[in-house]
Amino acid sequence: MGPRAGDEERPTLEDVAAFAGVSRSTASRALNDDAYVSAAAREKVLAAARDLGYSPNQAARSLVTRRTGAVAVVLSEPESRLLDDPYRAAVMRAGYRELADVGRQMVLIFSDIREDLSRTVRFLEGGHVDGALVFAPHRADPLPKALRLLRIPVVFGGQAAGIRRGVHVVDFDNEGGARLAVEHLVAAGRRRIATIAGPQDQSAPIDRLAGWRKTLLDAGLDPADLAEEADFTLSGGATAMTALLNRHPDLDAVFVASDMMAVGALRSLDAAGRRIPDDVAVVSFDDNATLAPAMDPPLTSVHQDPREQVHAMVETLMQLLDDQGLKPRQHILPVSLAVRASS
Amino acid sequence: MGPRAGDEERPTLEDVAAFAGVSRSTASRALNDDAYVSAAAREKVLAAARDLGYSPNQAARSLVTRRTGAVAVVLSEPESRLLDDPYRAAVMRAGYRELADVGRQMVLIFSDIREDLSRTVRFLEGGHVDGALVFAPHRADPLPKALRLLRIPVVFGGQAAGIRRGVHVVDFDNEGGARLAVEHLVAAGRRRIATIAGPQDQSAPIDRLAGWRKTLLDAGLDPADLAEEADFTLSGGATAMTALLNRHPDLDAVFVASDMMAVGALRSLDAAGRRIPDDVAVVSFDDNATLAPAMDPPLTSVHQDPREQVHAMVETLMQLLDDQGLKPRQHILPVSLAVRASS
DNA sequence: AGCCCGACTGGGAGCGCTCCCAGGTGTCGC
DNA sequence: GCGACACCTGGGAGCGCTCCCAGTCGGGCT
Repeated sequence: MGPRAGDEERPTLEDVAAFAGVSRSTASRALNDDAYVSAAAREKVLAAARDLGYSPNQAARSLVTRRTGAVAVVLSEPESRLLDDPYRAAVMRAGYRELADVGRQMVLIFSDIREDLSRTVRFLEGGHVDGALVFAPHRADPLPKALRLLRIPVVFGGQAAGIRRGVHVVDFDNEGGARLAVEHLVAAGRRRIATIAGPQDQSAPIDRLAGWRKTLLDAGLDPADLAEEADFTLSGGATAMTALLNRHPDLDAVFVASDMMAVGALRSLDAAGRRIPDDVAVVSFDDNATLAPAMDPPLTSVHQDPREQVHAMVETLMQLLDDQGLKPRQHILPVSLAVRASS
Repeated sequence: MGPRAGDEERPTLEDVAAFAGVSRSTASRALNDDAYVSAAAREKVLAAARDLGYSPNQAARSLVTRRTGAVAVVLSEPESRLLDDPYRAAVMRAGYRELADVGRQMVLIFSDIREDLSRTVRFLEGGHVDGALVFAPHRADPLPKALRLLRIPVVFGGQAAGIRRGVHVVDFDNEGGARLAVEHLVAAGRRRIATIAGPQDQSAPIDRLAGWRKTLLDAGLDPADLAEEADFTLSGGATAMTALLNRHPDLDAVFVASDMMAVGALRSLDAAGRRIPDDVAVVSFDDNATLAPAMDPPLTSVHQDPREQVHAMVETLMQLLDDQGLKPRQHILPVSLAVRASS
């Protein structure tokens, strides 16, 4: 094929060394600021690298170090959800930032359920990345089980489908958050406290529903028939709220398992002529920074910070990277209640 | 440091070859389904690879092939914008899909303006990726200029800040889209057609504003004082709409430069007691799949498909990858008007 | 019979880097 | 005065792969 035009001969470490008048080893040491390089040599090498426009070949480097400097962030969720899920968007941002802070590059992977997961596994196996942060909220998702066999460290964000031991997990206290929300409503004198639950094929919504139920029972209230399941979307929330109002026109509060669904619930309540919080108090979950405070009225919401979760996950992964023997643990992050005008 | 626990000795090609009883070369040929391998040998190698759980070391491979199989998607935008910009979310999805379709891995890079762009450049230089798709809508963004010097092929999505030649660009026909929108309003008999423009430090909104202005002039209408600039957010759109209504209570149509701003405009119009489309017709831009049809009334919007744009960008990049000599060109994608009840 | 050519195989070289080891200096302590 | 030891340097080996080249073999042609 012959030498291509535009192939501009990338300088190698050897070139830099020759230009600086030192050996390859010394050049390498200078660039990786190793000890045992004289100031003069370091200076010359750095200047040479700058002049030649040198940048190290990562493939060569990681071939010998067995480190790529990259970490995968795997989002396993059906197409539709990701596009308008602000929490996932925040996770991507946070992942990028937190990994950059520890000098790692994020490689985003979308792994839909209906898709072949073998490609994802093959990629993670292929030595492209040093480790993976995995978000796979669906219980039926085969991904987590497949990833257990991986030769790279994996940290899960949220419970890993069906697997309770032997994996590293950083999750929020979903049940505790629901408890906070409901206790807040009980303390405010509410007695008919309904809930709009999220999809019950995912761990987080299951735990939130359980927290709602237990707290009601603890307070001597009856949860029977006061729960409606929806799909985390705005319209799903609206539909569920309407159904609840039809069944229980006397309800005086609702705990909604996500901000987005709460927006829908607000619309239904509004359409039904209910005043918030006078007639019906609303508390939601997520406390999305752009959504919750912007509503009318602003939403009281259980606060969970994606950045905090990702930070803990990165921290765990970094530990794993230099100590394979680390014991798997479930790291449960506390949540708090951001009280606003809706309750 | 000694051999680590859990270091499980990844099998190499050599191991597979030995296991299969052939040479390294033959094993390599079988796995890369090269010609000139006997069916028997291929069979044995494939079986061996399966049994040993072999997966090729990408670093070693790309060291010699000088290909990584990865492509960067660079999003250069301030933090806040990305979180709730549905168009960007769609771009990420589309990027992942389109690249996967050509057997490439997407590496997402967020490159904020205020951040050091040197890290981004260093990464792209470092041989981590074979090429880059860059979205840098801000005219003042220094990134595009920095990327020109890169030794890897780059394709821009939307006009590249200040650079008009020597770069590959895939853009939508923003001015043409605005023209479509305004002509539609004119044809419907509207005469006081205002606009809510996007930030005028970006190419796309500039072109949309220009299209609005020119079309009005062509129709013999006066654009003076009928434009208001906003920041692409919902609340920005609402504020701008209110300002326009105050200045021109008699306006009978508005062309809004994005769906999100149109949602805000709808609220302001509603609050001001204007009926849509009876009193004021609304046409927006983007035709976001989840937003535009879901509004009340559903929004007439200029349709642009992120997937189409990304597809064209990937196509161009692939051509670039096996033919460096390809002439830079501006690829302008047509847009259409999705007419709905708001106009 | 000789020969050529296509099908297939194995070994060597080398991609660009890091790490190890052998060596060369200078400084200190006994 | 000479080992001990820090500081610094250069060369060799080798990471795991692909590619090139020199082979071997068998069948069809002259």
